[in-house]
Amino acid sequence: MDRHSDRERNPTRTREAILDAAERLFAENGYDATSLTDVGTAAGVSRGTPGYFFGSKEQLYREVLARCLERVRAAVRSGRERALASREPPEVVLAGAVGEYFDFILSHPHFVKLLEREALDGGRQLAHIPPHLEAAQEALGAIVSELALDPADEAEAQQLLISMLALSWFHVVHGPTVLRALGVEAGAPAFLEARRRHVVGLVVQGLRGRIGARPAPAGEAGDEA
Amino acid sequence: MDRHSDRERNPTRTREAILDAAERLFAENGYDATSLTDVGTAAGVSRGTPGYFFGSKEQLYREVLARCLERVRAAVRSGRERALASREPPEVVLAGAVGEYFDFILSHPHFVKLLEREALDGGRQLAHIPPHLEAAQEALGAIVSELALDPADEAEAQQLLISMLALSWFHVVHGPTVLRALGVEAGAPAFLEARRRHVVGLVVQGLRGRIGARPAPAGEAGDEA
DNA sequence: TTCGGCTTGCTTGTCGTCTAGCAAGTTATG
DNA sequence: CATAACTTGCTAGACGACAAGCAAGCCGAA
Repeated sequence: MDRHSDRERNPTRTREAILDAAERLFAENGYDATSLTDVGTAAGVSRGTPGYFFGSKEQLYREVLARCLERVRAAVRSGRERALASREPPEVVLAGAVGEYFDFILSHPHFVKLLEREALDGGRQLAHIPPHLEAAQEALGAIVSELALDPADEAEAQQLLISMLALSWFHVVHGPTVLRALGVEAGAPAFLEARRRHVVGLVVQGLRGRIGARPAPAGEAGDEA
Repeated sequence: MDRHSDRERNPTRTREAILDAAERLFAENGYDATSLTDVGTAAGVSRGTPGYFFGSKEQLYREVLARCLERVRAAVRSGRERALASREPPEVVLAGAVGEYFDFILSHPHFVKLLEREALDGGRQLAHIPPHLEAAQEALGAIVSELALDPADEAEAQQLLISMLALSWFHVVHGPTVLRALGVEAGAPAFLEARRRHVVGLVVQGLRGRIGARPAPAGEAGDEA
């Protein structure tokens, strides 16, 4: 198999390489600023190959987006199952979930940037990927209803979920602008650790006393896991 | 003088019209997706005029950005002065500031989107607008140090400031993606009001008990600058 | 040889920039 | 005043630099 290792033909491998390259370039430089020639070069194929495999630039972009969302959906689902199995009180579950989400976002900057660009473009392509969109809605909605034991609190739980996303995303996107203006190095481990603690603390504090986390066990969960 | 009112030549008026049109188009569609022809059309001039006034597309973009930042700087500065004059305790000042900032962001979506796009582009153009960048840093840094009466709390106050920005921005940007996926209409007054309350509450709760709203050093001055 | 992965040449269209030029003042000079 | 010389706001044509997509062809494996 390795006799023609560099010239061997492997369509699935090529496809993946193109998707990987496109994901990186679309995320880092945006749709317009990325040419199919760039994608081909970055993937180690000729400039025509992306078009050959995906038909059009737009279709390639859609598949990149779909693959990204599929991964997120899987991560959310598995995280939710882990949380359900843990049988901890809501506050502890929330602290763990927020921390995990924070880390996930941090380690998937491409996803954040792609979605950010999509949002700025009015979510036009995202709207054409219905299954994943609804999957996200379902998964996230489930978390919401899980934390909001009293249905009356559902709106507030939704607010908390949005806040969790906002707090976990911001520093990934705004390193070069806001954080830089504040004199913060967005990638510095010390900052990220402090930010993680801060975000988890804020969200947990937001749950406490706001959502009817039934007084139940007077046990006080000091810090997150 | 008003006999040729519509055909009158007015360079400053034209300049402003071009800047207004460019701000809207750059914010809504992005740099690459906006042609100078688009800008000219939207401003009611020919496609050559933007180039005539601003030399290049990049320079036009920079001036749009600079004008935006200048406005924000002015708003932050006036808000800070109002807060200082109010002589309220830090918690009340913070609640007012967060609410005001929330409203400001909501009523200036162009600013948010421009900065968001800048961030995704690595802040390349923003870095070339030094005075405003440093002005923002100075103004924001001042707020931080105002709330962090004990210097040891400065890092935590900075985190809180970042959170305030994150919480106030997110729903402006992610209406078409995240909020839509959650079934929320991002522009609905009911949602925005709830979000405002939630954000202000979260940040104030974050200040409370976290930053040394110091038990006042001996002399209970109540509230001093 | 055949078939599918992959490349290369070409077409068509768009964008930014440059530049010549027109028209509506403005200033200098009689 | 008047009129010629000059400036300035603004337009429109031309050009070069790519981009995306298509189609014809090359080449490696079955």
